[in-house]
Amino acid sequence: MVVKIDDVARLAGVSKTTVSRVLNNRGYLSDTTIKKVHDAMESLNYQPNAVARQLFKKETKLVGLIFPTVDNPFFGQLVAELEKRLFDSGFKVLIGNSMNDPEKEETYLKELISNQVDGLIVGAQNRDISEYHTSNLPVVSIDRNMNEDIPVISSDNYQGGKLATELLINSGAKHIINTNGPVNLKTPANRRTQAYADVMASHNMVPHTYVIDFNWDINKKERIINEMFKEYPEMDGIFVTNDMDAALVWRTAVKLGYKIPQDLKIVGYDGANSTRVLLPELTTIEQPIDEIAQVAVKTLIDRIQGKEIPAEQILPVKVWKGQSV
Amino acid sequence: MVVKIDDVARLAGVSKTTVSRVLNNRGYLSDTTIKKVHDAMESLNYQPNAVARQLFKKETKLVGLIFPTVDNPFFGQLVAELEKRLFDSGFKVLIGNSMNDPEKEETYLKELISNQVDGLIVGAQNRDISEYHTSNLPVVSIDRNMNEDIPVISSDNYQGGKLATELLINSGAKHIINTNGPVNLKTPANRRTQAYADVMASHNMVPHTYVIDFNWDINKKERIINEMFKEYPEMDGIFVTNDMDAALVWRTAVKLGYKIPQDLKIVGYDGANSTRVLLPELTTIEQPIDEIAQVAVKTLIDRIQGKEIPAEQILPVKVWKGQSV
DNA sequence: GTGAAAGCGCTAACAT
DNA sequence: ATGTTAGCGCTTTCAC
Repeated sequence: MVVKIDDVARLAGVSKTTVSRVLNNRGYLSDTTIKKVHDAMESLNYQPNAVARQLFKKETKLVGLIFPTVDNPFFGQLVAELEKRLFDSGFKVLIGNSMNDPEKEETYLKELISNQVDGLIVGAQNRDISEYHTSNLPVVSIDRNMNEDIPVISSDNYQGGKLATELLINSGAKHIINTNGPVNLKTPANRRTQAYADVMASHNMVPHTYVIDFNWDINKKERIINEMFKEYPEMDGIFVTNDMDAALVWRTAVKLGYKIPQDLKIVGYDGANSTRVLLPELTTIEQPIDEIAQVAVKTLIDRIQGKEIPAEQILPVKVWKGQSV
Repeated sequence: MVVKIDDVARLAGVSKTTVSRVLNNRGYLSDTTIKKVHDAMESLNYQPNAVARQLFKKETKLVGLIFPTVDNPFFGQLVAELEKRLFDSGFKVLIGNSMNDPEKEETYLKELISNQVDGLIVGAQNRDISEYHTSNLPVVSIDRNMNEDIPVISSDNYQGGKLATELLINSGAKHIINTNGPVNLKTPANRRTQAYADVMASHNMVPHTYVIDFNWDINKKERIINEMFKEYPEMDGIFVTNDMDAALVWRTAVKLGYKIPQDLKIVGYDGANSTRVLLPELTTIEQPIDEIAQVAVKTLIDRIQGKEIPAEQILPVKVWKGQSV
C-alpha cells in the first residue's frame, strides 16, 4: 500500500490540512507540530502524490521537449542543456523524438497539451500542425518558424552562412556548393542558404544548393552525396548545413580520392561538443548551444508567467577552425 | 477556459459517464450516442485531462529514464531507442540526466517516484541510493548492478574486452594499456577490464588499467591522458573503455607525434551511430544498442505486468573494423 | 444503453 | 495555530 497524506496525519495526530501545510510551508504552524509531522513522514517514508497535486493546481511542473531525435550531437547537447536548466528552474522534462514521423509529433503534441505539461519547447521537422495554434499552451521554438504567436530562438544563421561561404572563397575555392534541408520547411536555418547565395552573387559566382533531408537514413544520404559529386565534378568547396552531413561528405570525398582540404574544402554547421571531440578537423560554424538553451528556457518561463517576450531572438555564431578549409 | 468532460456531455445531451465510456470504448453504447459525443468533442476541440485520469487509475503511462547525459553518442542513441520503443508501447518518457551529480539523481528519483511513473530505466553513475530499494517501483537497469531485485541488461562486456585485447595483440602490440571508469562503480562494464587482464595474463603480458572518470570534463581528461603517455612511453596499444575517450587518446597521440596505427593501436568501446559517422576510422567494440533498448523495454513492461523476468540479460557484441588497429 | 454518485490524493477557502 | 469541507476532472460501481 502506498502511504498518503491521511496516513501521515493519523500518525502525527493532526489533520491532513496541517500535513499539507507542513509540506508546502504555508500558514502558521507550531514547531512541535512541524516536528511531529516530519517525524511521521519520515517513519512512513511518505512521498506526496504529485499527480493529485497537479490535478488541483492545474500545473505539472513538466515541460515537453519535441525534437527530431536525441541521437545526434547537436540535438543531444541541446536537449541535455535544456533539461539541465529546466531542472534548475524546478521543471522536469517529458521528451518526444518526432523524427521521421509527423504523426508521432502530432500524437505527442495532443498528449502533452492537455494538462500534462506547463509548456513546450519544440525544434522538430514539423509540418503545420494545428494543435500548436489552437491550444493556448506556452510554446517556444528553436530554429523553426511556427506561427506569429510562437517565439523563435535561433543562432545567427545568416551570419553563419556568410562566414562559412567567405571562409571557402577566401581559401581559394572557385566552385562552391551548399547543402540544405528541404526548402519547404520553414526554418530560420534557410537563411544560411540565403547568405551563401548572397555572398556567392557578390563574388560573381553561381550558387548551387543541394537538398539533403535530415530524416533520410545514412545509406540514402550517401547515395545522394555520391550523385552530387558526379553532378558537380568541378566542386572544390562545400558548405554543408550540419556537421553530420559534412562528415559524410568528407568520407565520400576521401573514398573518391579527394584530399581534404587541398582538393575539396568543407565547412559544416553546428559545432556540438561531441562532434568537436570526434572530428575536430572539421571546420564549422559553431552554434551557441548552451546559450540557445538558456534563452529558450528563460523565454518559456517568462511566457508561462505571462510576461512579454520577444518574437525572435538571434544568438551569435563563431567559427571553429579545423583543417578542412 | 479549458473544455472538460461535462462540457462535452452537456453539448451532446448525455451524461459525463457516457462521454467517458465513449472515450474509453467501454460498455454498451448506441451508435447514435457515439456519434453525438464524437461530434461534441470535435466541435469543442476536447482533450481529456490526463492528470485526472492518472489520479484515478494510479497509472501514468510514464516511464522515467535516468542516465548520465544525453549529450553523448552512446547514451543519446540509447535514450532515443528507448523512447521510440516506449512510445510504441504507449508510454511517454520523463528524462533525467544525472551527470556529475549524485544528488541530482536522488532528487530525480524522488520526484519520479512521486510523479507516479509506472517504471524506471536507469543507467546512471549512481552511488547506492536507498530509494531504489524502498520503493516497489518496477526498475530495470542498463549496465549497472544496483541490487538483487533489479534486473540488468548489458552487452557482453567480457567478450568485448577479450575481442578488443586480442585485436591489439594479434596486430603486434606489445605494451597494451587499458582505460576504465572508477572501479568502485558497480557495473558489468568492469568485466571488460577483467577480460583484458585475463587475455594479457594468458599471453604473459602485464596489464595496466588507467582510470578515466566519465564525469570529468574534457580538459581534465586530456591532462590525464597526457600523463598516461608520459607514464607509459612504451605503450603501443590501448583498449579504451568508450569511444569518446578513445577519440581523445587518438587526438593526444597525434599531437605527440604518434602515427595511428603504426605507432599506437587503439580500440574503443560502444560503436554508436554518430561515432561511426564522425570517426569511422576508430576500431571499436560495438554494443547492440538497439537490442539493449528493446530488451530493456520488454523487461520493464513484463515487470510492470508482474511477469517473471531474468536477473541478467547479456547481449552479443561485434567488432567494428576501422583503421586504428 | 444510460445516468447518479462516490472517490482517486491533494489543496485552499472558510471557519474556529 | 489547526480542523472541516468542498472540489480539481476523470472513471467506475451500482442503479434503472
